[in-house]
This record gives sequence, C-alpha cells and structure tokens, in this order.
Amino acid sequence: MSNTMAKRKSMPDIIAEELKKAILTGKFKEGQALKQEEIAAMFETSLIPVREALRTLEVQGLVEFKINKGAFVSNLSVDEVKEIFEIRTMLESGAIEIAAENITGEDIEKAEAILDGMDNETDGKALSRLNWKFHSIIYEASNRKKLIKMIAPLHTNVERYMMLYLVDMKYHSTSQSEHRLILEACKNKNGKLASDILKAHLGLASEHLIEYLKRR
Amino acid sequence: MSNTMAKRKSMPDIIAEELKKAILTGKFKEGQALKQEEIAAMFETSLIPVREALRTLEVQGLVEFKINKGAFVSNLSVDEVKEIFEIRTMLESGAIEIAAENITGEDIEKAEAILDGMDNETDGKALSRLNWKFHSIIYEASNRKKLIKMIAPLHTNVERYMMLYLVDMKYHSTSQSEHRLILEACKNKNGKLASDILKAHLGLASEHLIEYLKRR
DNA sequence: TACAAGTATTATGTATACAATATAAAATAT
DNA sequence: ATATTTTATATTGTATACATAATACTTGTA
Repeated sequence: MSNTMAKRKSMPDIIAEELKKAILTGKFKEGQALKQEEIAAMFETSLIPVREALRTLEVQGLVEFKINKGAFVSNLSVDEVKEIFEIRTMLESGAIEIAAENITGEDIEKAEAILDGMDNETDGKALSRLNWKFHSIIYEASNRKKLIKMIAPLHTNVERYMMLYLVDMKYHSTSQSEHRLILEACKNKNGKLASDILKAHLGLASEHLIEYLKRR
Repeated sequence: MSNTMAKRKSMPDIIAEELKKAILTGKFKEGQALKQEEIAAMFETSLIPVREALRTLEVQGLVEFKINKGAFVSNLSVDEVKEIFEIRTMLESGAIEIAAENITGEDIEKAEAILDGMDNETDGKALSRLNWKFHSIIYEASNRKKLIKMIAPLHTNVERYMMLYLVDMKYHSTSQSEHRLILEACKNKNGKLASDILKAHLGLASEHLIEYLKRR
C-alpha cells in the first residue's frame, strides 16, 4: 500500500476519482470492461476498494454493473444525452437565479478573467475545463451545496462527448458572447434574465452536441 | 447464502434497497452507526456486499462514511431539507410540464383513484405512500427515466421527516384540492399551469415541514 | 468445413482471515 | 479524586483464498 495517502481521503474515494478522470478523458472508452484485478494492480490494492469505487461510479452513472459480468463504462444514447441536458437546464437555470442574488464583485472578476482566457484558447480539453470553471463560479455563488453536487455529475457525464466536438471551434464566439451576457445579467442582479440566457445557451449546446453525435 | 435470490438482483442491490427502507421507516435513526457485521448477519452474507450497498447509499445521500469509523445514517439540517425542496421544485415542475403533454386517459384515471383513496385515509405512513404514488404516476408520463431517478431519492430523503408530521392531517384537505387542480391541468394538457400549481404545492409542503422541524 | 458438446481458462463475487484504527476499561501517577 | 497513561476490546478496512458463473478453446462428429 505505497500510496499518496492524502490524509482525509479513503482508498475507494481515491480510486473512484481517478477512474472518473480516466473515463472522462477517454482513457477508458464507452462500453469497455473495467477489469477489477487490473485496476487493483494499478492502485496496488486488492479488489475490495476497487469494487466499492465502482459502486460509487455506478450510482453516478459513469459505470454499469452487469450481473456476474462485472463493471463497464456506461455509454449514453442520443436520447439520454438529450435528457441530461434537459435536467441540467432545470437545475442550472434554478441555480443561476439564486446565484444572481448573492454573487460578489470578486466572483464576477474571477469569471471575467476566465472568459478572457478562453478567448485565445484553442485546445478543446482546456476550453472544456475553463468553460466549466466559469459556470461553476456562478453556481457556487448560490451557496447550494447539494444542488451543485447534483449538477456536477451531469456535466461530467456529457463532458466526455463535449470534448470531442469542442475541438472544431465553430460555435466558440457565439458561446463566448452568451457567456458575457450571462455574466452581465448576474452583475445587474437580474436572475430571471441570466436564467433565460443560460437556458438558451444550454439549448444550443445540446443541439450541437446531439447533431454531432448523430453524425458519427 | 440461503437468500431470496430474486434472479435479476445482485446481493448489494438487495441490501441497499432493504437498508433504504429501514432508514426511511425510521428503523435506523439519524446518526445511528450502521454496523457492518450486524447487517451482514441480518442478510446472511459477509461484509463485502454490505459495504458495497453502503457505498451506494452514500452517493444517494442516505448514509455517510466517516473514515475508519464506518457508515452512519445521515441526518439533514433544516437548511438541507429546505434545499432539497428547492431542487425538487426545479425537477418536478420540469417533469410535470413534459408529462402534461404525454399523459394518457388511463394515467389520469389511476391518479384520480388514488386521490379518492386518500380522502378517507388517516394513517400518516399510508398517506405518504399514496401521495408519492399520485405524483409518480404523473412524472412517469414524462417518459424521462433519468429525471425520475433523480427525483425519487430526493423525495425519499425528506419522506422520513414528512411521515412524522403528516400524521396531524391539518393540511390534508388543502393538499388534496391542490392535487385535483394539478390533475385537472394535466388533463387539459396545460403543462405550464400544472407546473405552477405544483410549485405552490411543494412550497407549502416545504414551509410546513420546516416549521415542524424547527419546533421539535 | 461447419457445427455441437464438452473442457479449460478467465474473471467475477463472496467468505474468511488479519492488520490497523478507534473506543472503552483498567491501572497508575499526581 | 482527577487526570493520564496502559491495556483490552471491538470494529473497520483490506488482503488472500475460493467457489461460481461466463467466456474461450478444443475435440469429436456429421
């Protein structure tokens, strides 16, 4: 057990986190079998913590257990992706409406800095990360921990597909101007407006992603 | 392993389901330690399936792991209950809006029958179950599996508190007339109206529950 | 060659065993 | 008597071992 041992994290949590990353970055692909012994060897542990981690990811929707066949990376149908965006819209529009009331000048500045950074960014993966950071800063301002905890895995679940299509940058400038409108609305404490723009913003992202998924 | 062996369910799933029931019915109380060996003995298994079940419940928010101290029934603060109702409102108002478009005459009839049954019901636990069944029928009509899977545990999480205060029946008739208005709106395919009434309905339930929780 | 049946192999899922940690109790010192 | 260390007990968390189910392979047959 020669591991990093971040004092406050349990082994299953560490494994779950790392596997999540691997799935998101495409290291483990859709439908792929997650062999327990292999993973156990990677982390220099036995099967037990691995299995517990896999159960965690199962509930989060990233992994699927087939009885007596083990764990597999879940794959989402177009309809499921569509549904996730519907749910995200419900939760994130709600979150931003609350956030707009509580957001601080400091938050706004941080968010602006990220948008500026995104203008010149060309790498899809980096863009995706920054994009989420921007949205996160706003949602965090809602001070709704559970709400944020529900939004995050939804984002996580479609991010792996988003990263594939974000490389082509076609919608980048549109997206950026929407981001700035959203932030402006928050700055003016206009939660309803921010929420409406966000709905449109997510709607477009959903459409583009679904179109992309159907093509391949 | 002399167990029921419902062909399609894994042992961890069975245990998770059963423990969930026990937590909801108050058999296991807030903050209580969930001793693994005891539970393993109850189900005539070893620790491993028990631990996996506990991890599942952890992600669902019913159980909390403290490092090297094991699993405990999570307890919700008033603020957390409030937040759960906020989230439920976001998701359920969205679900009913979609459902109103797709709901069938058969669904409406089933829901009406449940409401009629509720009129004469006095037992809090039974009322709670029927209440949820009524709402479920509507949400199911949305055909949004993931959405429903997200709503269910939220309801589950506050149900254990709801059952405590539902016994006093004070708000029963108000609640019932709201139910009938909601169903009427669905019947008329008026999703927006159904959604608005539902928001108010949940808002009242939330207020009453929070008031109750603060008193004790 | 194609197909079926049986065998070998692999991987899962669980039981048992053990080490590490936390809690409770007892013993010693101040 | 109170506080503090020491010892004992209980419980978690993980490694190892094993039984079972699923898959891949081999062999035999038409």
